[in-house]
Amino acid sequence: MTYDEGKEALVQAWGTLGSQWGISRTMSQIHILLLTSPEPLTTEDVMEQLQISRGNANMNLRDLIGWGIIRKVLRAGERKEYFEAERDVWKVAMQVARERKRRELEPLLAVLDQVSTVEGEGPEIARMTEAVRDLKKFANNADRLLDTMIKAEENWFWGNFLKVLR
Amino acid sequence: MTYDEGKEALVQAWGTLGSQWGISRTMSQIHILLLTSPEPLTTEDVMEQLQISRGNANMNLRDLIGWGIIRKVLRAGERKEYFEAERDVWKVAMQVARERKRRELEPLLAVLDQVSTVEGEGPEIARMTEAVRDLKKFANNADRLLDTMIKAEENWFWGNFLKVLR
DNA sequence: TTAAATTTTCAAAACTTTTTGAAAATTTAA
DNA sequence: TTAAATTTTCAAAAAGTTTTGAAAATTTAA
Repeated sequence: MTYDEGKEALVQAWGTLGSQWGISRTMSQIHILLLTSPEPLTTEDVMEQLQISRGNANMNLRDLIGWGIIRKVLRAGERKEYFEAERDVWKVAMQVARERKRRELEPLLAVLDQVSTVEGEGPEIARMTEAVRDLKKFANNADRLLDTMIKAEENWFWGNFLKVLR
Repeated sequence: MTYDEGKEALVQAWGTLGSQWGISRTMSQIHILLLTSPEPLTTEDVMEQLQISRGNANMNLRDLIGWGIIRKVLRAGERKEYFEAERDVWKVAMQVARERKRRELEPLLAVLDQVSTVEGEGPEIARMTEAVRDLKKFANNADRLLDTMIKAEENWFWGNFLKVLR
């Protein structure tokens, strides 16, 4: 396999994986492009390498910054903005976990709290209440587990335990 | 909040959450409908409650069975098929993890192995090789961590540790 | 068998998401 | 200032995904 074939395969595979997890194909592809680039890239570079429009490149680069997994790099004497990816895969995973928790888990918990105020009798209500209680328990545990992992770097036990995994 | 409002809110919230994770809205909605139903439901019930077509209901029920998170229930003397959801939320999560691992992590690892055979010199190849090595390390760890959790029930340490989370 | 009940299939339609590209806005060098 | 370079916006178009609904296939009761 040549370098170009390898790069193409990575961009494809990462784009596919992303879209299966609700991240747009292009966003994932820009991410792996930056992750495997030895130098920061400009919007133009990204447009050219992925053959996408300026608007698309710009929008997805901004979104990636919003997720906190790439950053702008300013170069002295250069007008253009360069972008580079966070290289620590563990940090990227934790950053994504943190964002998804905030954007998804927290709204879900709010709905579950709302729904648990339903009152009344009968098997329908009993079953719904039970299901909501279980989902809340699970969501709260996931929430806490994520917090623990996110804070692992500041935490001796988990910090050392998780080092094994990195 | 009334029972009907609660049910509606749950169906909406679960559908939205699912679609953010690459699971179709309808599939998630059928899942929560079965999860909160005191009795198994037929295809007709699902069609009526979610106001969807027969084809749609049938296809998504089959997919949910494929994910291993709902099952057919046959009732003596009844011709129709009934469906019920797995009630243990932890089991559902592990089942989804197992399937996603098989469907996504394993293909990704295959691509990474392929790409790591790229040879040559220069900063591009060096960076790509490095990135691929890190991704492999991460994917393998995620793979093993999932295996550990999936097997938690057969494993004393994790079994006891994880009981706290359930 | 036959035929009624039920489930499955799949091409076309509806809907959703992503992308384009050109115009507007912003930034900075001179 | 002015104007060139660069980034951002956004309506329309393209692409992708999901849904419909009617026909075909399958199952089972009689």
